[in-house]
Amino acid sequence: MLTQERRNKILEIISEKGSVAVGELTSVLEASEATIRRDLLALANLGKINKVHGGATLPEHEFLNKEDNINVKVRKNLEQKRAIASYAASLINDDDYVFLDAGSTTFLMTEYIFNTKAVFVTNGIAHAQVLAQKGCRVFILGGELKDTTEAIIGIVAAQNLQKYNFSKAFIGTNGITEKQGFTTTDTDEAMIKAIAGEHSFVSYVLADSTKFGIVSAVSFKPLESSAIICDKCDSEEIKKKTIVKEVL
Amino acid sequence: MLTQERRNKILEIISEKGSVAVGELTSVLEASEATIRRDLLALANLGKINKVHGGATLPEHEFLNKEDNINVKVRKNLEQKRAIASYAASLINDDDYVFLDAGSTTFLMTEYIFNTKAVFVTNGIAHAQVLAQKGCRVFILGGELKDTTEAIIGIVAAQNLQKYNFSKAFIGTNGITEKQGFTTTDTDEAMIKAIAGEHSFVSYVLADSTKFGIVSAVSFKPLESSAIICDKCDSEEIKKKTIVKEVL
DNA sequence: TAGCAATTATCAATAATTATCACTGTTGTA
DNA sequence: TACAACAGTGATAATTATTGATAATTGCTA
Repeated sequence: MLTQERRNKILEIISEKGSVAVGELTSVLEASEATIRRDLLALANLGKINKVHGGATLPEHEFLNKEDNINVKVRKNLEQKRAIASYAASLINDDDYVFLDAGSTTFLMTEYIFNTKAVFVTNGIAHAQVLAQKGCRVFILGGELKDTTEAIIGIVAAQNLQKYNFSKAFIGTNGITEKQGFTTTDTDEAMIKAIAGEHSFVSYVLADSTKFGIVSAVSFKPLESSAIICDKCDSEEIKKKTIVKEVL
Repeated sequence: MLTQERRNKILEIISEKGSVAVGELTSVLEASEATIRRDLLALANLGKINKVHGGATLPEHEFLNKEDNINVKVRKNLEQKRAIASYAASLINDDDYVFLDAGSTTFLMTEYIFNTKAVFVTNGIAHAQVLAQKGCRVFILGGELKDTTEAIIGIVAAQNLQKYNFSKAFIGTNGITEKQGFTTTDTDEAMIKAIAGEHSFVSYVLADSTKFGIVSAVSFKPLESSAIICDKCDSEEIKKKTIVKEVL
């Protein structure tokens, strides 16, 4: 039997039964233990199986759950972000219809939201999960889940978003400058942020101080269209153009 | 029996019964007390169980995240579900536009889906995350995330679903009988399942053999409208009425 | 507190794994 | 053809992991 053939059979057997012992494979495939072991090693290195003492099992996908992913980003400038998130969360009232953007700072807001009757719409999966767990009414924006499994973006999401009208929108950003306004890395993301802003009575952009002076690829909003919630803002020009709330 | 296999069975037993005694496990799994104790210790260290004097219980997680939740359900009738899921996944071709229902058996399908060009729409968050991680194109159905943070259901989800037309839909069920057809516990869920079926060229209902003869609160589909993929089906009447694929 | 069951700690036996080495058959080259 | 280089295989011995049994300790219940 060809090596490849044998390895395919091993995969097949593991798929069907979920796990298999080395001894079982030697007798079914009529190969020596050494050969089977070598096969298992090769398959395990390719990530196709999970090698365990005595045999092999299906690989358990590490589901990175969303929070782990996000937590990495959250750690940067944590203190500032906490202050920003906490203040932003305090703006939410029971009668609000809130858009909550995907992203790490807005995610921190979910820690400061309790017992509210407000209704949330979000394109962040982690955001939705946490809020739902806290008993909030949460709607997830429909649309495409891109390779990063954190945010729902794209055309379909944009269309869905058009249907909503929010009283408040909380939006993240990558950069803020006087000229280019609010910018982000990706057109799909920008589209969502722009539409959310347009469809909200008030919109707040959350930004720690490192975001000022940075220009990312795509502008999604002119400066004057949103209030900014930040830890501190050194630019008098920006302060002249729009409302800036400094929380530190 | 593989160590891992034995530990999975322990988890299965605990999630079904809520707790278990050491002595019970030694006789069911035919292992010595020492081995069982070592297993319990290992599982407790992973936080999968709560070790108590005399045995073990379900851990009181404050938050079980989605995957844990689903994994508990997945463990029941695992072997049958695997066979069902594996067969169902094999039906997906590159040119398919697939609806994947939320639920534990359909979730297992994601383990058997590789390198496909098929496009998926799902109302299960975990399902979407895993498929996206595998590089599939995945759309999440927009709508309300109910207290269980696992599935997107409700009116908005139903409306969104209306827009799609699938080539294949894979749907879970709580019960199957000749008279009431396919039934589930909740009207919101039933609505999604019904619409998905109507908007798909072919629909498959996935059910392990324990579902036959069970009637849940809400019918979402007559028997003859779907093919059934199951481990085995003893009812000749059901087989007369619709296509039944027995995978074991 | 006594009595009993359950737990932990330890050790020997067993099973599985790894690391080598020798054998086979294939390929390319002189 | 003869030969070397090589990949794949099987066998063996040394190492390591897992297991079951036992004794010592701990925790429960009356």
